[in-house]
Amino acid sequence: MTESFPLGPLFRRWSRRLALSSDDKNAVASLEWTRRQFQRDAYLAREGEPTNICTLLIEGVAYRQKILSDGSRQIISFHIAGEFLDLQNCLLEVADHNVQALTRCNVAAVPKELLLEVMNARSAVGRAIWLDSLIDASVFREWVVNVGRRDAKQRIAHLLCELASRLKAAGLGEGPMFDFPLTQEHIGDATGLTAVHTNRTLQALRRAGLISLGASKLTVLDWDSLAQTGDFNERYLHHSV
Amino acid sequence: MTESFPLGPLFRRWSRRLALSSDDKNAVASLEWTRRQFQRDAYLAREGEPTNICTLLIEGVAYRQKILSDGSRQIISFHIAGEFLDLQNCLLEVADHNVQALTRCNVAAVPKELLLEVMNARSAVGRAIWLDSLIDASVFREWVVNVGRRDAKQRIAHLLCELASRLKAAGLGEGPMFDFPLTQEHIGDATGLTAVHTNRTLQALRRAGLISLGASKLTVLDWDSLAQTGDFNERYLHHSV
DNA sequence: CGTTAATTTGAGACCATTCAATTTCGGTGG
DNA sequence: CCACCGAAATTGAATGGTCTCAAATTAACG
Repeated sequence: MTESFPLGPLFRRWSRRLALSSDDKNAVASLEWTRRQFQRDAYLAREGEPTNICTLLIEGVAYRQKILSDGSRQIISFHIAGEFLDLQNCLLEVADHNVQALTRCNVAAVPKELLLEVMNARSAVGRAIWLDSLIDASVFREWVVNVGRRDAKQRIAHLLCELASRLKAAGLGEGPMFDFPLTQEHIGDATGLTAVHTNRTLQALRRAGLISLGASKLTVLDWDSLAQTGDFNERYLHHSV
Repeated sequence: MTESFPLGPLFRRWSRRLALSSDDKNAVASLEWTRRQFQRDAYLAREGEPTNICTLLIEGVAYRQKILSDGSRQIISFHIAGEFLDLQNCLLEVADHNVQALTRCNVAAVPKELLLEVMNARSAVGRAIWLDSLIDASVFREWVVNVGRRDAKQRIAHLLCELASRLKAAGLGEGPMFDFPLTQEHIGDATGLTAVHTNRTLQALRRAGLISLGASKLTVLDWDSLAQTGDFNERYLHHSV
């Protein structure tokens, strides 16, 4: 299914927010996409490298991160099927962060010049792609707030709410239960905490009956309490426009 | 001067990164810009409000922030003359954060639809504006890293490096000395620290001979040491493409 | 020159880190 | 199917960076 029409998740996501004609979709679909596979933990892009292509995630989970001079890592965002991993490549010549596969990843890449051409030729596509990058930025802003002003329990609750909300919007997951391949170290690196403290905080969330997490499955047992704990308001995700 | 040609700083900034024809500039300059003044601390935009216009900062310093449910504030970015404050308004219907004047601000606003039209009609303008929003996002990413993985001294050193670097690129400041209207509370809210700890950390930076700060003036006394202290690498600012 | 904002100082409490060591889990080969 | 392995999760105790809450001092402004 994803093999026969790998752009499905992208078009479904776009159509939630704006209207695209079939000509628009065809223009995107007929680009020269190059398919590639990446193993778990593999780097899809590295900071400092020149940018040539834009990458769409077809299957799997990936994340963006920066490594500091002392070796510590900060994760900047997580991405699921149907999302671009590096739209900024279109206009920036050098990558300013790393992109890494969290699970095995299946991607489709296109030369950035070709994507720019389609954006130019079909303004609806141009808007869809700009919108994607604007929503990325909105999520970054919320993450600044999350790591800047929330304590450990709030940060993790907020992150779990975001991921659950996005997975649900993408049609993934069954009810309150989601595939959840992140390790506690990923969660810690995304929230600015250590893996140890992440572990203790997750236990507190479990004890409070808010979530069940394990075996690569996340279940949100009490959405309202989890959202309240994490001070979560999904406005910044701009699920509809 | 800014009164006679208020778009000067914008065009100078754009021309550092890409080439715009005079037709491109004229198209932007002949938009129906509405000039407004805001007093210190005034809100230019509020989270939750519908978006109608895009705002260009002509003079002064402004910042974006979010207020949490417990009343604490996280500053998300600072902006100087020649920068847009809310480009995301073009495609997002509801503001997801607040914009506030740090000093008295002089702005020029334009209906978002008109800006979108120019972007569509003149692809170079479209790219300049998309590029602006992509660099905004790059700065947000770096701020996630800053508040997520650096300690107090590093965070503040990094913030001061960023501001000094951007002010210098904009042609503001004389050598290592810059107008610096931020209070310690602003610095704390931008770095995820309390004003008290910001104060103590600034004293440490002064004692170490890295900066001189006071009377609304920042002087970077030892750029290399300050940059090293803050783990600062200006790549993410994308000063040239 | 008075009044408010901003900065500075002190001491105690707390949240998160550090550094190990241990246990559990998921996958692999015998 | 069980033994084994490395990765991930868990636990403990001590340390430390940052916060909290005041109060005092200094600077900015009309």
